Amino acid sequence: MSGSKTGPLTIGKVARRSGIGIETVRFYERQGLLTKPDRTASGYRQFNEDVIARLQFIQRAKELGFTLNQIKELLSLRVDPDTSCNNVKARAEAKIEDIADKIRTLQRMKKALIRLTQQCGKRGGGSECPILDALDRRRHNSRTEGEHRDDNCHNSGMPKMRKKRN
Amino acid sequence: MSGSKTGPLTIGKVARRSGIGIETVRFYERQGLLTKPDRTASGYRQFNEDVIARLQFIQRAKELGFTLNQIKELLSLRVDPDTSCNNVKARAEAKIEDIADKIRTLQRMKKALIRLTQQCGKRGGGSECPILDALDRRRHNSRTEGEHRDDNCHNSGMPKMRKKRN
DNA sequence: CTTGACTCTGTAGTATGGTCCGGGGTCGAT
DNA sequence: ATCGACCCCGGACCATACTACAGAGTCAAG
Repeated sequence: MSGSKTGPLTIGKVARRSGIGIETVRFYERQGLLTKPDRTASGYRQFNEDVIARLQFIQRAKELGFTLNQIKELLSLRVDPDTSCNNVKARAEAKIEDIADKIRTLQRMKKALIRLTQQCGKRGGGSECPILDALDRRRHNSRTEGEHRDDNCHNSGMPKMRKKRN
Repeated sequence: MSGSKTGPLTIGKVARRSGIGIETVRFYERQGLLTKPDRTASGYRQFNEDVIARLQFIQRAKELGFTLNQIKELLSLRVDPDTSCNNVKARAEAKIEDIADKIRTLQRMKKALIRLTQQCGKRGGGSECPILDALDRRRHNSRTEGEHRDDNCHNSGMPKMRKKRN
């Protein structure tokens, strides 16, 4: 250790070291993404070192499409006396599935882009919009027309609907 | 083939089949994410089938943290007469890097969560916030205190700054 | 003890990405 | 012809995630 003369972590230092604006740090605190820091007698915030990793995590997670609320949940996933193991485990497993899904889609997108750069060398005229292939990987949906799992079917007990035009 | 009686794709059908609101489809059109559809004599939009894949791609990409503008770029990555191969290739490669980076971070997050579910069985009291480990993978930054690549150093030719307190 | 960098709170404004009318025209079954 | 489902457009409104003041107090070097 021997933290040099780092001194207490004021909000300004936290902001500079994490690369996030002061206002934003305060904002995250208000939103409950940061645990309320201690205060000096005069009201200045005193953060612990770990808030910096937390802020960086938040940044990264945002780039990955998580909302602040989802990030809050991710950050609250921990095993502690107040939370049952099974509870945490279930929530974590749901997140893992989410994430695995994102990874799969990203990998397909990446593959599609790589294919694009490769076909680049040879004759022009590949797919019209190659990246869309990223989501195809077989159109086994079948449900391409007729009934799309909603209204207009089996209207039971309704006054007298005239029939949807579509 | 033999498109059944699907009829021309009105905005309502597009919306239902892609699971996106009508207003949102119009919004994406305004934002230039969809090519302007043909119109009937009376002004009704007539979409082609492929707009549905496009809309689903947009949805998915949004969940992955891409902004509408980034998505527009992704959709415009194609090899055609108007765009030089090298141009496309360079842009695509940049995207590939972005994506690879996202994948790496997601994989670390996933790993951290898996570790969490595992340590769940055994003794309580693991890391305080396990998911943060997802970003650590060694703190080789060194730059943990002192000078953070900005102001206050080497003030050359300035009137007489009194020195930043921090 | 002055001064300037820094902090506080609270409120307002911005950008992005939709979402919701209202007023009006269109289409097709009855 | 009429009625209800659909469509059009323009503009207002909303949630999320910041970002920017304003006004006032704090801290420490000079």
